[in-house]
Parts: sequence; structure tokens; C-alpha cells
Amino acid sequence: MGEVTQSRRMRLREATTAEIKATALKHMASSGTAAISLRAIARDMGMTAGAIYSYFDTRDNLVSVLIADVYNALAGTLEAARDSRPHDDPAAQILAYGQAYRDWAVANPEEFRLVYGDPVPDYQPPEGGVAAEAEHRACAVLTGIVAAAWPKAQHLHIGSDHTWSDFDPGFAGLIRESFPDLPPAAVALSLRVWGRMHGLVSLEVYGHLRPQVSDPAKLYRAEMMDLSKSLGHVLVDEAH
Amino acid sequence: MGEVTQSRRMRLREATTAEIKATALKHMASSGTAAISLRAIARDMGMTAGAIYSYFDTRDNLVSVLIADVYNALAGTLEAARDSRPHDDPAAQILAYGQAYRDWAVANPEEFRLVYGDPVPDYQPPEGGVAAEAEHRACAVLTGIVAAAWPKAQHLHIGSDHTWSDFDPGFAGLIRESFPDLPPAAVALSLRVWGRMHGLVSLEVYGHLRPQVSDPAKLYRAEMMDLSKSLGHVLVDEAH
DNA sequence: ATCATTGCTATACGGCGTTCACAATATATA
DNA sequence: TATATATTGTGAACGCCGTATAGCAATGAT
Repeated sequence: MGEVTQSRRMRLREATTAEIKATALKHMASSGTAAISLRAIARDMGMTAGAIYSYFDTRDNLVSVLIADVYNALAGTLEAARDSRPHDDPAAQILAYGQAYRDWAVANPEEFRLVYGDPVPDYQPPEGGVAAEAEHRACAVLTGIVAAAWPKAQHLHIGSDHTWSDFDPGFAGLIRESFPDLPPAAVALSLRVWGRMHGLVSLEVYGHLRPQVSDPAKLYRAEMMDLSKSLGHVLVDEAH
Repeated sequence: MGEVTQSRRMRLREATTAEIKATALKHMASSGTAAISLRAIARDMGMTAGAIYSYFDTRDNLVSVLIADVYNALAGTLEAARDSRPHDDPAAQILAYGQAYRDWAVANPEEFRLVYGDPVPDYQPPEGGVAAEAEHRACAVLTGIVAAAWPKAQHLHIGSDHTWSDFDPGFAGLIRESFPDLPPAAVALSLRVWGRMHGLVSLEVYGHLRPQVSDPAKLYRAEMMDLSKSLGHVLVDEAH
């Protein structure tokens, strides 16, 4: 990232790589993730399909890079949403995060499908995950907010019997490094919060809400209010 | 459904239709939704790809029928789960429903993707929806349970300002027909409950939970307990 | 000025959905 | 029973797709 572009060749190479990715995203945004075809991209760029193999080993490879890029953009959006609220007001931060999550998904449905759905026909994700870094970023933001809210929230979750062994060791290690005093119940809560946001959003993006609901944003706002209550915060409707 | 099979031709036709669908589902279960290819199905059946066009106008048509079948199977499972608990115990019913939802998804991940994700490369759902009936069945079950729980749950949702205009008119009409006294806030709640179940399940099915969580079932159970609390029910851990 | 590397084209292979002309078969009719 | 009709299948073709390989042109380094 941000490496010094040395030779002219390098510069051209990066420019073409960027153009390929941009063209792929353009096709995806206008015609769906299934429209990411090497031939179509090359055609659009005035090239032959084979030429792309100088830049990406395979189509799946290109898709993997796109997923990572898009996921990182989402993570950036979510971090910005968190930072748009005072750092000592986790309730406001969680609402901002939730709104940003849905707003982004609704504004970029194909990007959402790329990251959270079946990316593309026949695509097989590589071994060690594709966007582990971005996924960790997005997750860390949420955990951080929940950690800040935990003092006031924990009394609502006294029944939970989570242990660190419920989580992936590596993941648990990272969390405990960043938040040494956070109990496993809080980590579980943050993942459940994620699930709660994801549920309505993915139903909406995949068209399972529209047939019944005319105002999904309102439904989502209600859910976010309820969610913030479960983080121990009582607040009047200040959103919208 | 259940029509009298008259001629021998009709019988053969229905048998072949069923075999096509079964083969498609078999391929899907073993190789993913993208593996639903007319050529592969025909090859497996000892036929030519073109022959399938005597039974289905197009591949998308076949996929639509599969979606409807699978969705109806899911709806049946959910109805059975509800009926496995006393009809005067909505808390138990909602837990059973939620468990059945996840169990089904985890046991049939490709079916889940077919119904709730991008079904298949390039697939475009037809105009009036594909499985409106099944979707309505599944939704009605949930609404029924929430309706039964509403007397004890409503005090937790006094702040909500939902109106019937927040919903699709046709959908609202059907609901008000079945549950004349149910306020719109309860309908919103039932859709939010759906979203809450769907969130963790779809994250898990699409592989976004495994990297962090070693025991998704436990996380989901915790979420279901919390959910049943928001339906106004206090209960000890009787599940599992 | 020479030579290796790189970026690209051209071509080919197999797979896909779909269409069409045609043969074989089963049904319905006279 | 003999004939006409509808249905179900084949096989070849079209235009897509991802991918692999060979060769050509231009660029960069020596």
C-alpha cells in the first residue's frame, strides 16, 4: 500500500491493474456480481481476455482482490461512522455504526453481495481467507464499542456462560490483547450485535423484506434502538 | 398438488420432472448452487440437455421451481417445529422455531443459499416473486407466535411508532385478516425477530463466523435466549 | 546495439444455456 | 385397425464463458 512507484513500467502496470479492478467493479455495480467476466472486462478496455492474466493469475484471484478491496472500503466507512460520534458515547457510536452498515449495503448492494454472499459463479475462496484483515478491522470496531459499553451493559447479560474456548484461539488472543479486561461474554455480545445488524440488512438486500415492508429503514431503526437498549442505554429517539 | 395422474404419459412426465428436480438438488447439495447445469443434469440422467426443455422453459424456470420446493420444505419444517411445543407457550415455540431455522440452514447450507442468497449464476427471479406462498407461510408462523406472545411482550415495545402504512398493503391486509387485534408494532416485531434469527445464521452459512467462533450453536442459543426475553418471557436455560 | 522481459494478440479447448430441424414414439381419431 | 397428431427425445449449431499456449512487438537494461 502506498509503495513508491519506481519505474515507468511499474507505473503503467499499476494503472492497468487499477483499471481492471475499476472496470470489474463497474460491471458488477451495473449488472451484478455474475457480470464479472474477464472477457467482458477486457472487451471494455479494448483488450483481449488473455491479457488480464498478466495481472491476475486467474479470475478467482481477481475476485479475491476485489473482495479485499471492497471489504476494506466498508471497514473504513464503519470506522469513520464510529469516529463521527464522541468516543465516550458508545450508544451513539453503535447507532452510527449500524446506520452506516445498512446505508452502505443499500447504496452498494452488489458490493454487499460480493463480500457477504456467494461472490461470483464457481468462485472458491483461497485457503486462509480472502479479507481476513478487513474482516478483523470491522469486527474490532464493533468489539471496541461494545467494550466501551460493557460497564453499563454487563448487568443485562449475567446469565451468559461463555468461555474463551467458545472462540477461535487466534481471534481470542487478539481480542484479549486489545481489551485485557473484557470477559468472553462481551465478545459474544459483540458478535451477536453484528448478527443483529446483518440479519435485517441481508434480508433487505436480497429482496426478502420489500414484499412485506414498505419502509425497511424504519424497521431497521427500531431494531437498532432495541439493540442499543440491550447495551444498557436508555435514550430518546434522537436518530433520523 | 396431488392431482389425479390420468394417462400413462402424464405419469411418465411427472416422474421425469421429479427426476430432473431431484438430480438438480443432488448436484446442488454436493457441488453448490452453481453446479445446477442443464447439461450436467441431463448427462447424469442419460439424456441430452435439450430434452429438459420439454419440461422447463428455461434454466431459470427450473431454478424458480426448485426455490419454491425448497422454501416450502423449510416452511413445513418451521411449522412442525412450532407444533412441537404447546400452543399456549409462545416462548417455547419461538425457541423451537429459531432452533429449527438454524438447524435446517446448517444441515442444508446449499438449500439455504438457494433460497436466501444469490440462487445461481445469472439467475433473474420472475416478476411476481418465486415462492411468495412459502415465504408467506414461514412469515405467518412467526407472526402467529409473536401474536400469542404479544400480551406479555407489548410493554417492552411501547416506544414504537409503527403504522400499517409501514407495510405492504397486501401483506398488511392478510395479517389483519388473520390477527384482527394485532397492532402494527407487533408485526414489526415479528419481522425483526426474523431478522435476528437470519443474521447469525446467514453469517455462519456464508463462513463469516467460523473464523472467529468455534461454537456458533452456543452463540446462537444465547441470542435466542435474549430474543425470547424481548418477547416478555423470563425463563431458565431449558434448551439444549 | 543486443537481448531478455513484458504486454499483448491469436487461437484453441471444453463447458455452458439455448435453439432448431428431425426422428421416434405414444396417444387420439376416423 | 389405420391414420393423423402431439410429445419426447437426439444431434448439431451459435455465442457466451474461463483458461492455456504460442508468438509478436515494444520496452528496459546491459
